[in-house]
Amino acid sequence: MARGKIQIKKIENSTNRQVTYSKRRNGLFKKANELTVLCDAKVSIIMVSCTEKLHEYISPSITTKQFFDQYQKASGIDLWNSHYEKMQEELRQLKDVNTNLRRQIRQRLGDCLENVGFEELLDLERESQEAVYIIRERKLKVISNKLETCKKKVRSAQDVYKKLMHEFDIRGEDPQYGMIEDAGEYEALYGYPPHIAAAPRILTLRLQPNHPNDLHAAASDLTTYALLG
Amino acid sequence: MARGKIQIKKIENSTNRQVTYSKRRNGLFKKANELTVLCDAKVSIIMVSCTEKLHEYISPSITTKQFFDQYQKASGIDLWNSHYEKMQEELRQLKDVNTNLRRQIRQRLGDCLENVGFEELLDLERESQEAVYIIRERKLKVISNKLETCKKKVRSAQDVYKKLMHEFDIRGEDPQYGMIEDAGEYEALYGYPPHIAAAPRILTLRLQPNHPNDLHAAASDLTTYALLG
DNA sequence: AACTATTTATAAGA
DNA sequence: TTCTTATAAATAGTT
Repeated sequence: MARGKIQIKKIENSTNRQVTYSKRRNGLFKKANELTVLCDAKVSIIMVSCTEKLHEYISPSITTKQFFDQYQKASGIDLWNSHYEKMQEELRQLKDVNTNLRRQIRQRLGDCLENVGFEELLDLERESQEAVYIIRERKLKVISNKLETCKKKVRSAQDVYKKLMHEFDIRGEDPQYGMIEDAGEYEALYGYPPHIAAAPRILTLRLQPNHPNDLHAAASDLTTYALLG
Repeated sequence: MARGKIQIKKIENSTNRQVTYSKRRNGLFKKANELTVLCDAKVSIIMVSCTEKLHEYISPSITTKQFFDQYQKASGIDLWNSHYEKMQEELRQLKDVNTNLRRQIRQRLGDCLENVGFEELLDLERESQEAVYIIRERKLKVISNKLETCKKKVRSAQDVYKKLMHEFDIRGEDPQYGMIEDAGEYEALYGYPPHIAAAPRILTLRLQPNHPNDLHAAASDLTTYALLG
């Protein structure tokens, strides 16, 4: 556009092309900036040279990302597809694995055995039977542990009871005084104030773990113990 | 730039601003296009006017989407984060579920029972035991089905054998002729040429399903049959 | 990178 | 919006 008109077609001389690219890029960015200021607009320019070098102009007060979000919103084109196709594939595979695992579990529960081969049936049976033995063993272990704990608690309770009775004998009067003094410890141990817990028959009958949530476990525990005993 | 120099600052008259926006936008796009052609470059321009209208220029031979992908690749900026954070969360959850399912399976195999509560242990034991019964039942069903199939095959083989013997008696000479005639049907049925299959003792001994893969199943099958018989 | 002749873009007006 | 046109700005080719 100076010193002679040029044809708008690819510049064959690569040095020349590179120079022109640089000059015109600056020109373009300058114009873009003027437009931004004059018209209060937002402009994003991204350029890739034939040597794959990337240059960009972006209006101040906006990020390229915001720009793309805005573009996407306005155009309705989902630009990110290529990017999350991989993730969707991964999701699909995970879901498959999931379905498979669920099926396995159902088979181990005796469901969905229609299409299971004979060999697999044999494996399933053997594994399940072995599992029953192992689980049973584990159960007995847990029971014996709980039993041990209970025994300890009983012994401890008996000790406290004896100690109290002893104190009671020594003071010989106003029993409430001594009991209130130890109330904190008592309640922490059994969840009952001492005038209830201290009665030995009630104490042993109501003996139970501290956690309310564990009520069932304790019940089963004792039930099983009763059966075993 | 003509009929008087202007200051590069926001044009306050909105009509004027709109006109300038339009004119300069065209100019910018024209320049961008020239650059594209002259320098064999790729250019993307996206503009948002102060009235939130969107305009874009994109070099021919490339889509905006491709452009963004390329931009992202070259800039190393992950523009899609906001978009796929949700997916990543979903992925994470699926993986968790997966881990859980695997743990369940291991527990049903008797592994990892250390942190299983007593109630759960009882459930596991009961379910596994029930599963064993169901699987065993299913196994017997499969066995009886296979048995039935075997019996049918034996009967069918015996029929063919009788028919052959009958034909053999009628012809009374050159037995090879008649047998070769029926070879195709024979091999299809038993996988052995008639001169082997036709010998009744060998036939019954070697009787087995057509699928080579089923050898094991058949073996177990027959073993079980022997045990049951 | 700087110069400059010339082309191109465009501000203001119609 | 488009056209016109005087003038500012951009830039091709040169140094």
